[in-house]
Amino acid sequence: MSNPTKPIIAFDTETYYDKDYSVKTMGPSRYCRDSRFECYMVSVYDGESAWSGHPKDLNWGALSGAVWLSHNQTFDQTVYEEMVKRGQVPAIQRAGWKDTSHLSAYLCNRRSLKEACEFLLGVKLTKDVRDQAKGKRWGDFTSEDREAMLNYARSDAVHCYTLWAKYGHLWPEKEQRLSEMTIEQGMRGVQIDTELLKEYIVISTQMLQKTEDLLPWVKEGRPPTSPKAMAEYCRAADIPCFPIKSHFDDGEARYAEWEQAYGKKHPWISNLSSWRSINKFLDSLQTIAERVRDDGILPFGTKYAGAHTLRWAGDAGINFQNFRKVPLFRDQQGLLISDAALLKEISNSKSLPGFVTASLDIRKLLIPRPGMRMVVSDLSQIEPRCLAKIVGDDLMLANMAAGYSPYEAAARARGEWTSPEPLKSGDKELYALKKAQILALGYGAGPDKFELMAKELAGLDLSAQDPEFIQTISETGEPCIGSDGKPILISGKGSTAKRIVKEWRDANPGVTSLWKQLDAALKNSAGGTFEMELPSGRSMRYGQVRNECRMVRNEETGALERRWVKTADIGGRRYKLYGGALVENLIQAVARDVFCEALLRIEKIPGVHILWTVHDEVVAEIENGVDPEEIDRAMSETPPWFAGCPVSAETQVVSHYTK
DNA sequence: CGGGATCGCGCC
DNA sequence: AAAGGGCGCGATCCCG
Repeated sequence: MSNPTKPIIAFDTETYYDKDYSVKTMGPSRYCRDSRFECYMVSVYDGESAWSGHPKDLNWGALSGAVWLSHNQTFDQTVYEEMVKRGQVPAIQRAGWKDTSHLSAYLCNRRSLKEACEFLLGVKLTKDVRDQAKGKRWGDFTSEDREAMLNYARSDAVHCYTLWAKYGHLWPEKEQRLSEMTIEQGMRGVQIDTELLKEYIVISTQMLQKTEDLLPWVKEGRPPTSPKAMAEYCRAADIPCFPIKSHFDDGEARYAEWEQAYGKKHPWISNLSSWRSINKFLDSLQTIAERVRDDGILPFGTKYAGAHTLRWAGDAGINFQNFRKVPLFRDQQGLLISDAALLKEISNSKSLPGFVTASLDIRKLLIPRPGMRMVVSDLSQIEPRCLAKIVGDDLMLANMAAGYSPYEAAARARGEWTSPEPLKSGDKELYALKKAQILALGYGAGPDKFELMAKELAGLDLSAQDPEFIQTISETGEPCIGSDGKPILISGKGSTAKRIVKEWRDANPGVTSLWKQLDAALKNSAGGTFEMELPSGRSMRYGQVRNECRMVRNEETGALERRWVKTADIGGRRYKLYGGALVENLIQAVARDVFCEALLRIEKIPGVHILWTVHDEVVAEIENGVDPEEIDRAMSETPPWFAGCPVSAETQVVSHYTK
């Protein structure tokens, strides 16, 4: 906990909102700058007495020098600063400001005050009073409404305070700092190239319109992506209905196949996907345009501990963690280029080919402030490095410590590559194979999934079957021997992937035994909580573990079968879990903790301002005279609690966000 | 009219 | 027995 001698005060605000004017759609900054903005109530609680009322009536001096607490600090701080700016309330010195929604997210993966209070305090809250305030200004409240609202606001402040009083000591100082940094980053914002933004909006609006004109059902007044309309058009054209991507592991491939087969004759098929991509793109642009301030700064938010691994997540309308990497390219007809061969040609050529009439790169909009430089630095293959350390794969670790990437380290550890030449240039195919294995197989993927991931991650086509594998299925030509002592014969479709998966599992007993170990430990936790302690010292918890019997349809026979599965509660929702998934959670969480240590170091470098983060990537702007190498060094350091895990980073100075 | 569920599209 | 996982948001449909 921060200095206990300092007074602690919970601080909550209530503001006007309605259907068209809300924080949810506008984000706190834009919401508070609006002419409709009105904060008609604040509530405070200092552990002894609670007060609520109009901000003009609060004894603000009493809050001076205290540590303030809010549940969703960014909102309350933005409201408070807006009132100061408007001269409605005085500027008060504080000893700190803590966000109890972050505390709760850290402790139990619950963010809202309602869920936090229910889980941590055993108190059921109702937001009825708040919901009734929709569309009402202070003058519109009846005296009864006002009384209810005052009570409601006081109780929120009390709950916020109680969360801190009971649980604040369980939130490590470092995590509190990370929470604070997250809020600072979002409120400080990023510079936007507003001229380019305008240009992009014009072009993508035209592209969307042109694309929409080619969706025949839109003329009939149907929505552009109406699944019902699409199905009707398939039926009328006498072609099979489109496959639903999420219904199959290879749904993406099935859809591509369907589009390939019928897209030529029915142009609306590819225009539909184009419409979705352009629409999403344009929506991001419009959100940026609505929220950017007159000085060209865009405030934004990211969620501290947004995932149960405690990784950050996107927040509030514009997600800084999923800006598309490949630009949208426009063709001579003014439509989106979606043909795979053309896209490949574009990416392979140094300058834009003549058939491209516009290139829209959303990342180009995010630029450093005047006089600053932007730096992008990311941890190199952090998850496989963490996995090797966790399972104690000393050979891998030694090779990585010698400077090899995990992909090359794995090849060298098995003696598959011994030349002094780098694997990446020396044997492209082996490099791709090792990359696919490292990225895909650590968390339990089977052959079918591996075949898909190998294609996606390393461009490997494993669909061809090699009759050799029937007889000689190991690298040495020896048949692999199963647990029953008999050779394992592999043949038929998917034989290549099957062989590779098996070989990898045989060569990585540390990983497979960790799957089994965690799977067994989870099973043994049935009826209680399963907990994994992480090297950094924190724990991941899975509540109310159960072994459940579920009826599952057999893919091949179509018959319903009983399957025992293990499930547990994460943040109030039930998930199916198994060894591979737990290892994945574990490694993702460990990698996040490694990244956090780097962030805390970077943040201390004078003249460096972290802008935002994307899981293993930090985007910062640096003042004149700062050496970007300092950021690279801060990123490449192994945390003291993870000695022996070689950490490496890649850092570049850029004129706009890119990767 | 709003919430829930589902699907698609982005990212690591 | 086998099984990669983690996010957010817009569009649509359905239901109360």
